[in-house]
Amino acid sequence: MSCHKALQKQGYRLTPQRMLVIEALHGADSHISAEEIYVQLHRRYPYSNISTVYRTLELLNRLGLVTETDFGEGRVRYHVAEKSHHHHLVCRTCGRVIDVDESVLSPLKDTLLRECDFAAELRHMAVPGECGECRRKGKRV
Amino acid sequence: MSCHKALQKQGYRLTPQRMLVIEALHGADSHISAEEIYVQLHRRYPYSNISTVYRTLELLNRLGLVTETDFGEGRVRYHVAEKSHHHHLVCRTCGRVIDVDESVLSPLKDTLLRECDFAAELRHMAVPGECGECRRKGKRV
DNA sequence: TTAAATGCAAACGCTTTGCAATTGA
DNA sequence: TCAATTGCAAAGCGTTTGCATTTAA
Repeated sequence: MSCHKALQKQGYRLTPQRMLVIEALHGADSHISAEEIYVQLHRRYPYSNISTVYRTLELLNRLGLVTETDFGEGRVRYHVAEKSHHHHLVCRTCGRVIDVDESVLSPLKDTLLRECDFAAELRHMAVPGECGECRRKGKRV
Repeated sequence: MSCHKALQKQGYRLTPQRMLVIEALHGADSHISAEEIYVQLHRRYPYSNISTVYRTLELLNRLGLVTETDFGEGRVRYHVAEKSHHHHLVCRTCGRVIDVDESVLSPLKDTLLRECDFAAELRHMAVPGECGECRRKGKRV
């Protein structure tokens, strides 16, 4: 189901601002920040405000339509939930981000549910560590 | 090796402020925030400053003596690295934190190293999700 | 003696909020 | 019509920074 329909169905208004935020999220080839969404929104709607972006993202996240991922940049990045749930290995030496399929974390998910009765929500996890290249270079400060 | 010795060994000065920050970290029964450390420091050293706490934590983290964990509270919490590396299941409905042993994540660590050539640093991961109790109550908004 | 570390105050960056004005349903 | 939503401006919050002063080694 599209974000638009999901919003309407639950009684939320479909404002132009919200539609443009959703459009920016869908158009992004990768995870996008609130600021980046605002730039796009502002281009088409000059009187719009970044607080609207934050309020919309908070709503979409609450409804499970977007996921938040913290890549350790001091800000959160957003991604539409219906897209694939890959994960990210973030090298803390060179900053490179390696994408891995959701399936890599599903054994963990199963273990946590079975052993801890905990339903982990592992969408777009950012896993810190060091990539092979940096490890071999021994660049680590 | 103690934090004190590690600092000295690498040529960093052992100031009273740093010693008190380290003491607060060791004395904490759980993960502690910069603010909480500062309160303790300030009690004993009224003219101390929170920027010193941040600078000390940044140093200790860089040297691998403490770990940072983000429990999704909008601030990072610190823990001395030499203590056990357990992980945390954070229920996003009731906020409860379930601690699990490091070993739960080691299969994942092995997989990432083998399949992705990536050395994950999984100390004090905070895994979001929902605990069994909340799931059964269906409290989810 | 002197580079490293601190205290202070101010700024920073992201995010949230109160409130009056606007608007989708 | 009218509650939901927005724009605006200001504040909130954790964190960082420039700089003069102090201090551990």
